[in-house]
Amino acid sequence: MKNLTLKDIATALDLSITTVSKALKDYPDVSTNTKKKVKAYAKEVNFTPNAYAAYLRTQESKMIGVIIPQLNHYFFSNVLKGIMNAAEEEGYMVIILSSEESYELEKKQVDRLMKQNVDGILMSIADSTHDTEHIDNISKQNIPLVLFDKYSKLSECSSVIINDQNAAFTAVEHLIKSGRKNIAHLRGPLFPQNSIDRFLGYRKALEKHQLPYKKEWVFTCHDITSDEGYTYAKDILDKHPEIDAIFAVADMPAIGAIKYFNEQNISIPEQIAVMGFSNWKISGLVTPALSTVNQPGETMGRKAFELFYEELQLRKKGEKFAPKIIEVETSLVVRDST
Amino acid sequence: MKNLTLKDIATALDLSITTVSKALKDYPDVSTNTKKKVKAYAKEVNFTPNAYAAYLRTQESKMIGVIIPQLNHYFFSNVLKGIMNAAEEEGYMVIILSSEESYELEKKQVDRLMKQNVDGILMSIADSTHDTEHIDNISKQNIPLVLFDKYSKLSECSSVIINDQNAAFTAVEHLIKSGRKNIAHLRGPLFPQNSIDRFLGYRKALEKHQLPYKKEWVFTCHDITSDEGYTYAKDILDKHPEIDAIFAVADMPAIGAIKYFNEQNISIPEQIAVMGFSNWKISGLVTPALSTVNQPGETMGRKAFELFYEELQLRKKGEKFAPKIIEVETSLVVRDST
DNA sequence: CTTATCGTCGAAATCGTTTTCGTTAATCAA
DNA sequence: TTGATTAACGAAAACGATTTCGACGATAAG
Repeated sequence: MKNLTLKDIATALDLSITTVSKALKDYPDVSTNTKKKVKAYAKEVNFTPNAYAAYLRTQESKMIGVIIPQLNHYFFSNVLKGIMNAAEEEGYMVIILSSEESYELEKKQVDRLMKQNVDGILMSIADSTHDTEHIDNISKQNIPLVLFDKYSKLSECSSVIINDQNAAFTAVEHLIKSGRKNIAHLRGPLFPQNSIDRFLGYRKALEKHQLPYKKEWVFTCHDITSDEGYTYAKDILDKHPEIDAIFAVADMPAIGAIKYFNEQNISIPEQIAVMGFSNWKISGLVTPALSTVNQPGETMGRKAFELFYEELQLRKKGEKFAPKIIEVETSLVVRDST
Repeated sequence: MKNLTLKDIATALDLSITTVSKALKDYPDVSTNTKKKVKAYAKEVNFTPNAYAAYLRTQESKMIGVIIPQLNHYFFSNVLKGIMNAAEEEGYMVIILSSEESYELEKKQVDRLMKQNVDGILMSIADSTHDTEHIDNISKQNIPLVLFDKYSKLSECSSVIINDQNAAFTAVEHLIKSGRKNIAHLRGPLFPQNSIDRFLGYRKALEKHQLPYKKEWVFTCHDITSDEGYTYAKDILDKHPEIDAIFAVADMPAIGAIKYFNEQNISIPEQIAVMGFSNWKISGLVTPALSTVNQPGETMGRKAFELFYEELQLRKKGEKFAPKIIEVETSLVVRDST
């Protein structure tokens, strides 16, 4: 009961392997009649050509590799969903690897994917990644590469991103418009572009509305965890009681802050408003429900695959491909915490 | 700059392809000297044999397939982590597919993996799966199969599970010991074994402590969502005000219930206690923090891979393999909601 | 000196597909 | 009738690694 081969079909229909192969791929030098017969039989016995054998000739593995910084992560899981659905539609298998936010591991995973001869790599850069040599190597090896969410301004490749700066700006402006004047920012780590951009959006909003920017109101979350948010909330309450709103780089720190305020019986949003970023499922479930910026992960994943596929088709035709940057729309989700 | 082949090494060292291949695999009929030379050179140029070509001869793809019911799911993400880490250590690549809790899709994904010639399949059965023909087919095709978490009592294959009945029993007993007498159960769907077992554990605990079991205190969550928990919490408050504790089949419904109670200013755990199941990260972040049963996903994933690997080794030796069932330990996590 | 043994190595077949390049027979134009 | 064209099919050579089976020279045994 093992898998059938072209040979099996050939002997069954008294044809050559060549003809069977060509019939299945609609070559013009096979009669319509034989094509019909072959296709019907192939369908009947549920034949699929052996992917590994095919690779050997075509050098196409029909596999793509995806590297994300964290596996257990609402946003990235959504991106994966988008990638996997789009990939399946085009007959691609997906190999998922995680860099665990580690630069070293990220390099290793890139290497594993190249050794596996994937047809393309989609990845989101780890927070700790500070140089892009391993990434540029991918392009040098002539493998299509698409970055998403965490991208690099240095690398010449397609990317699917959101406009972090604008999104952050809108979020902070919403806080301002609801009367907040002393807005703190729980920012992300220093390397990632999106963490930088969200910080810049925060500053821009303050600037536009002539609110003071104070260094000591910016707290850096290195791991973007709820624990960090919890700790900084305590700091804020203890040392900066004048703060009346928090804009966090992500939902997790925001939720950690909410947890601390709840424990201290600080009323949200009356005494202090909290704004997250990403719209994780959990943000609708905490009390009070968290206002945040919706980041459409699934769409981003699908677009990323499409960019890869587009590039691959052009390469096959021998045409040049100019890297594209796709910006996906975000939206403000106002709930009870602001 | 494409990938090197055995041939490249052979010509570089003035040896035959055969000798190079054998040297790398430590065949006894290659001199220690040549082995050293070949290995050194292979390392220098960072050579890895082409996996697809190797497959053609050995029929081993060095890939395993994993099917989970949901991608965006804290517990399953943890399982994946365990699987992927263990797989990497043995040089295996992992192809992850999701059944989206759909029986039809599950069948399709099994088919995709078999066509891909994976060396083994690890899977968790979808809630809607009601027959196991597609699963039994895997074993019939002689592909090692390991089930985890959602398993089937009908299929003859290895499984990694927890003792759902005992775990549920302990959780409910904890509610009873803290003085609760009218305990409701938000149960899971009807097919999955673990949903059944948790329900049985609930009943057993009531029985042991001579508390009445009431049908109308059991509510079925078909999709195991927070929305269902939210809705049932309203039902409970409106129609069964005597209920003083809820044991939910999973964390999500429990959190939905907490949300509703918070909105209604029902104090937890004073007026009503809430117990979840699984220990998702979120359960420590809601207010009040949710008591729950810890389900060690990563360990389960690792064990699942190990079972697969064990079976594969025995099969290669031509020995028989008797399916094993591994039970992983759970633990009660008491927080503020009980 | 002949035969057997051993230690090293390679030629070649194989896995299943793809694709180039013939080959054959039938058809057409002249 | 002859030569050229076309339609339909197959033989065979890749792809890259693995593995069986010899081959060869050198040594040991008789």
